[in-house]
Amino acid sequence: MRLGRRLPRSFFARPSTEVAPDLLGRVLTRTLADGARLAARLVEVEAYEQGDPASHSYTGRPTARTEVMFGPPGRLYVYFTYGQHFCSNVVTGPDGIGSAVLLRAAEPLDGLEIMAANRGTDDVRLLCSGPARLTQAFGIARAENGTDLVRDPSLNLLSGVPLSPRAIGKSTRVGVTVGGERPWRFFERGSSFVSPGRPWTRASASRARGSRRS
DNA sequence: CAATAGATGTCCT
DNA sequence: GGACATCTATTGG
Repeated sequence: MRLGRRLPRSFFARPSTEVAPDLLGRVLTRTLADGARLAARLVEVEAYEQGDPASHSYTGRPTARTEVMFGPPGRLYVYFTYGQHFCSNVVTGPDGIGSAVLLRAAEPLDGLEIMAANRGTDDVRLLCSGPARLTQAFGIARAENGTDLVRDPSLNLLSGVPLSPRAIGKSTRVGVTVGGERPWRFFERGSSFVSPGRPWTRASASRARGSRRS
C-alpha cells in the first residue's frame, strides 16, 4: 500500500474543525532506531478549539502542560490524563492559538508485532482503537511531546488516501460533558477500528448518552 | 453483553 | 477538593 508523502505545514495551519475530517485516511508512521516501521491509518479524530469549554486551551493562556498546543501547527501535543494514560494530538491553526485535533483511533497497517508488544495484547482491534491505546501502540509518551510531524525523521503524518465526505461520520465528542453539543468528532463510517463501546459510533446511532461514572 | 471500580497527573473553565 | 479529551480487570445477567 502506498502511504504517500508527508503532509506539509500548510495542511495543519487551518482551523481544527477543518483539519480533523481531512485527517481521516491519513497515515501516522514512526520509524524506530533499528529501521522497523509502525504505520496506522487514522479512522477517528476530534477537534478542539480555543474558547471551547472542553479544550485544554479554553482559557486562552498556555500552561506548562498545554504550551505545545499554543505553538506552531504540525507538532504533536502529548498529554497525560486520568493519572495513567497519554493521548496524542496534532496542533492546528496559527502559532499562538490553542487548537488541536485529538487522534482517537487508527487501523494498524505496519509493525503490528511491535504495537502488540507495546500494548500487551495481540488483538488487532485493540491496538489503536482509542486515544490512549493509539498512543501506547506507537510508544509515544512525554518525550514525544512537541515533536514536529512535518520535519521529524521518525514520527510523521503521511498523505495516505483521504476519505470522501460521504464516508465520514460526525458526532459529538466522546467523554465531553461540557460544550458537548459540538459535532466535532469525525470517524470513518463502518470502520471496525473506531473506539469501541460507544453505541452512537455505529450507523444506527441513536441518541443514548447517559451518565458514565458514579 | 453491561456496569463498575480503580489507577492518580494536571488544572480549575 | 473536584473534574477530566481513558483503559483494564472484574463482576453480574
